[in-house]
Amino acid sequence: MSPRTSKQFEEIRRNSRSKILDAALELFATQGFHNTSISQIAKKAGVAKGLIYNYFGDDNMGGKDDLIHQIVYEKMAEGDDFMELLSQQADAKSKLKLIIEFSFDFIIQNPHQSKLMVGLSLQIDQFPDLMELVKSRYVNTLPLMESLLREIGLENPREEAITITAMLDGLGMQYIVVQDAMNIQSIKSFLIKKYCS
Amino acid sequence: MSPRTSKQFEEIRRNSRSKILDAALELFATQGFHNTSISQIAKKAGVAKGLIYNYFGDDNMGGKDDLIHQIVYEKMAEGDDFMELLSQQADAKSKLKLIIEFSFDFIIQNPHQSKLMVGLSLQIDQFPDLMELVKSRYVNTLPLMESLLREIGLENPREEAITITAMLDGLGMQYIVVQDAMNIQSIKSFLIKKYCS
Amino acid sequence: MSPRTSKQFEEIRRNSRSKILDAALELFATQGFHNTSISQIAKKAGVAKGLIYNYFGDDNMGGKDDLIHQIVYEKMAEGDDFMELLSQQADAKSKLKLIIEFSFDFIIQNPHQSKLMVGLSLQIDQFPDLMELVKSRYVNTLPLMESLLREIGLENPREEAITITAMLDGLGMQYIVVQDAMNIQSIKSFLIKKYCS
Amino acid sequence: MSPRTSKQFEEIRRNSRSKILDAALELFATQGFHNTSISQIAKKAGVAKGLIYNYFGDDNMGGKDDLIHQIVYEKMAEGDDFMELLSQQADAKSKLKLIIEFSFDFIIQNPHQSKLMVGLSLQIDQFPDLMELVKSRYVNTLPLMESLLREIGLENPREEAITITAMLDGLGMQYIVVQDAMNIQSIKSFLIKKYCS
DNA sequence: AATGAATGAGATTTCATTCAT
DNA sequence: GATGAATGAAATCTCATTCAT
Repeated sequence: MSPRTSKQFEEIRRNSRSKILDAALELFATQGFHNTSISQIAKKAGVAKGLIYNYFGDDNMGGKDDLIHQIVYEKMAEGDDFMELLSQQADAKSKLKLIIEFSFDFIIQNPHQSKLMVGLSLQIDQFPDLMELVKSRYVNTLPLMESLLREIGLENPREEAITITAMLDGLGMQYIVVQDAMNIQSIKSFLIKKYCS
Repeated sequence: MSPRTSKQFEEIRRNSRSKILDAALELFATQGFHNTSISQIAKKAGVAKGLIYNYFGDDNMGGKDDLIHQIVYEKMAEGDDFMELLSQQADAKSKLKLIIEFSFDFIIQNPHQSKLMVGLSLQIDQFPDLMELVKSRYVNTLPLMESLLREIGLENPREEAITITAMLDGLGMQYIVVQDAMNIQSIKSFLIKKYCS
Repeated sequence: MSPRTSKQFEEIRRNSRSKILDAALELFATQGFHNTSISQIAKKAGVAKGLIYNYFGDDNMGGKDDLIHQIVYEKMAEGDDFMELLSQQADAKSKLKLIIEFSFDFIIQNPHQSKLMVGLSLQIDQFPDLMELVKSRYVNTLPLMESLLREIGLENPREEAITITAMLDGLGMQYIVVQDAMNIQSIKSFLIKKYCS
Repeated sequence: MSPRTSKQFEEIRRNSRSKILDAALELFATQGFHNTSISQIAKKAGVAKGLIYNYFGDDNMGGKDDLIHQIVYEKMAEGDDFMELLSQQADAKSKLKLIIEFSFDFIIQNPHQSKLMVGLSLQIDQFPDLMELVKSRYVNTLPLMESLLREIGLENPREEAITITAMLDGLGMQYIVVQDAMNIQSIKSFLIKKYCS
């Protein structure tokens, strides 16, 4: 019975933390942040309520608030990989194709996370820290899209960029809401054909 | 003196009920349903907490649940006027123009209501009665849009209908979220020129 | 359209007051005092809530408390008629017979009032004014019963008086509780035969 | 340190639950169910209000309703021991003696519980689950009493059974109400002498 | 690191009572 | 004499958070 090594402890910690984050993400997304209790998260994660406060919450922020922040920052970081990938594409059409594909695939593969982000966007006043993240995403994406469309040769690149971006958002939202009622793959193909060929 | 006439009482009731509904709509929209308390609503409406339970809530439904239902059903009914107006338009392009204009104008003039509806759509499982309303709106709008686009002569009317609908939704959402950051009128003009001329 | 005479007003008052008292008696008896709301009473009486406060309640006592007091004092007074009648009986056996009959008949004819009195007796600490009434009834009845039984020639008139009184109370309570499950008339006959012949 | 063992938790739970039940029993009995607040119970039990909802109340039943049910079912079960004891008595007179003694002793030793049961009996419509319990007690006791009295040789065992049962109930009620005003021990002796010798 | 009993602030809800008409 | 909308204190109940082990 030797004491656990610090590596083992680290492993245990990562595991518990991850279980809690996953449970919270799903519940926040499906039920809403304010309608999800710590008890529910603990139950779904299979841990005791108290443990959540071992991992989340500090002097400035309660456990629940910290949870949603950690979820957002952790998950948002994944977006960076995409930017990396995007910069490797040679021409505008390939880049646009990648953006469209990524928009669809991300939502299909991460429905909870997508739903949560949309939900949070709507109530952004209550999570001021998140405001910056969301606005910056909007502000960064738009010029990129605009320059791609200009390269491709569209007539009103500024307005087209706005509407295409909105369309992708709108499709995502519809998928989130009615999901089973739409054939998302066929729409994806349609858009790629329309804009990237 | 003699008691008030029933007409007087009715007037008083309509007035109070309306104050409460308006306050609730704004708070639900800006703060979210589960994050808004009856106390807050009462304070904003300028009435006592208890009065809200004179008007909302019954055996099956708490005061808050009843409030959101009444808001949705009451406000949704207003959509019917639009359908009436739409049927009076002569040709497909006029109809499409009206749809686009209405989409924009409604959101601009009723930002709270729009925001609330989007928020509710995202958590539709918790308000099963509302599910029907939202899905029916989606299911009804799409075929109409498709037939208009076919009349106009677009090549893939089905897919175009889906994407245009999504685009309008997406623009609405962006307006709701970043509002001041976009010139919505110029987008509106752009879309009308693009699709209706 | 001459103004109403004071006699007419008096009549109207008596009528409204009576409707309220009757409704309150029934509801207090069946649901309990603390579990009955003024709204329920008003509804059952067919009057507006506010009217109850025209008739009941003063500086010392809220409307609800006054209601129960008035009910008790008003209804208790009816017992006096019985005492009058009792004093007219010639011999002990006739008197005893009358007591037994009255015990049964009163409960059968006034189940609500009986139920209410038993219920109040159990929580007498909360209605101190009523304590006196109940205790005095108990204290007065017992010696009377004892002297009757002594006259008749029973061996332990004191103990028999207590047990017979208790028996009548107990039968009343059983009738109140299980009502349909007992043949009260046959018990009544049995007791009269046993003690008065 | 390491968390408590489940045995320790169980012990803690039993203890807290018991404190709450005892406090509630006493308050319900002395003040009435609807006139006793959760706050009062918590204060008397020496626990926080919220804790009561850890132990009582579920989806179908509020905390207070669950409390009264648990009290009744838990305390009623104690009656079974008596039935066991009764079956061990050899002859009818011994059994009858035991019943009479138990009736008195139970009330003397458990005045709160007795009072509560009588009070609940009177408002049985509001606690439908308890109806069965009370009726079954009445229905079971009567035939037993009847057969004992027949064995002893009384002439109208059916009617005597009803009246004796009622008498015991009535005495119990009188003891509950006026308590100090009666010498209950002497009545008990009187009855045993009268019926069991 | 982990447990879950306990707390208490704050939410929802009820209802006796008041008051303008 | 009568009405019922309005109030607010107090009840019921929820849940984020703490803490002893």
